[in-house]
Amino acid sequence: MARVNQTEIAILGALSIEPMTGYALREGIRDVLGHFWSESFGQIYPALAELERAGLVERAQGDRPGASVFSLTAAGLTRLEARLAEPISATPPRNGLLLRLFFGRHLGPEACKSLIRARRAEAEHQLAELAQIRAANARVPDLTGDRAYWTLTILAGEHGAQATIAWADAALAELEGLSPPTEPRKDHS
Amino acid sequence: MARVNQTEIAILGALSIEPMTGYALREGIRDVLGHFWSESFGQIYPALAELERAGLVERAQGDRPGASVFSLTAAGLTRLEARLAEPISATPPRNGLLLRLFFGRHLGPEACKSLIRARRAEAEHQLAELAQIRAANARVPDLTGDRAYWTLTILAGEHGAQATIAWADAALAELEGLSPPTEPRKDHS
DNA sequence: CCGGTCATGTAATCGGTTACATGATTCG
DNA sequence: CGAATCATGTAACCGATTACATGACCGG
Repeated sequence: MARVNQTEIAILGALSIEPMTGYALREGIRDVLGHFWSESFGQIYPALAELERAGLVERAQGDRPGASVFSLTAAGLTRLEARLAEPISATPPRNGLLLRLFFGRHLGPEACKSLIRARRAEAEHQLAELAQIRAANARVPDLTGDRAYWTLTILAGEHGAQATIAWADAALAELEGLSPPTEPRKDHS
Repeated sequence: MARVNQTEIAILGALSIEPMTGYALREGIRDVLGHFWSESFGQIYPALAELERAGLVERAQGDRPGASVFSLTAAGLTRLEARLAEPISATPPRNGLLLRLFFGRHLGPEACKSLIRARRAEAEHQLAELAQIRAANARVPDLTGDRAYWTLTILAGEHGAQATIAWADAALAELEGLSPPTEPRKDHS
């Protein structure tokens, strides 16, 4: 897996858009970067504490008692630029659906088809969500000059989801030929 | 991340095709499942030892001294079928390229374009590799009835790679408009 | 004989999730 | 007032990678 701490990039990047609390950071990452990134609280809070110690972010009192609003320091911005320029560490692939389909003979064609249909529905749902994100992206004023870059990630999600749908249809067609499972399941007359 | 040990599924599945050593297991997973799965030695050997203890695989003397050939037991096959039927645990998304592009304003359009071009070239290379795999899949006799299922995973890889290429072209076009970086880099004339 | 491949395994480490503990605030 | 939301953090655990240690065998 990624040798480098990419959580840092996500946090510094998010704070480069606007200062926020750890909680809001997680919400934002889930809602905005959700289709290509994720972070859990268990990562965010320790990471924020460490970034603060390193002087890359600053903690300010928030509205509510106990709430801290974090913002990027000048050093933090420099660090973000450096981290973004690092080579991308590719995550080793781990696709649970394809693993099951590869050994699909032991599942039978019908079970495989329903896995594929579920994946197709998921992609359809993703597409609908991306349309929402796309609309939101077009709506807000582009104060920071980020919009074009955000569009790239939306495009990626859309292309991926469309490819998944096309694949699912081709895969279902491919399985049409296989009526009787190689190993008939639960058919001990 | 996946709560369940999916390494077990990969190992049991591979051994359901033919018995082999831990080393061959890793080679096979890299070469055959490479475009959607990966395992390292540090996972495989401990996992094999545990599967042996649980009576799901059997160890036999291999050709060379010190080499063990593992094969699936009846209990192992039953376990494989059960594991395959489990719900798929989705891996939380973590796409390093999209993360960088989302914060691409800090990188500038040119750096982003070259990241995208690199990804495009990678997808093109993947497509070539998949053609090899597809040819190999068509060549070997389909003794076990696995071929149709294997085709599904190849199809998935091809659709994904093609989508990546199409996205890359759209993304490059999208970035064409942005000539001057929002933050001009190294241009302190 | 030497380097590459086949082969097995362990130790250190890490990135990340989950669950838990805690408490203030807001809203119906 | 009670439930949902906002908010911060810690501890346990685990899946996984990397690096290391070891050694036999094969081909040139």
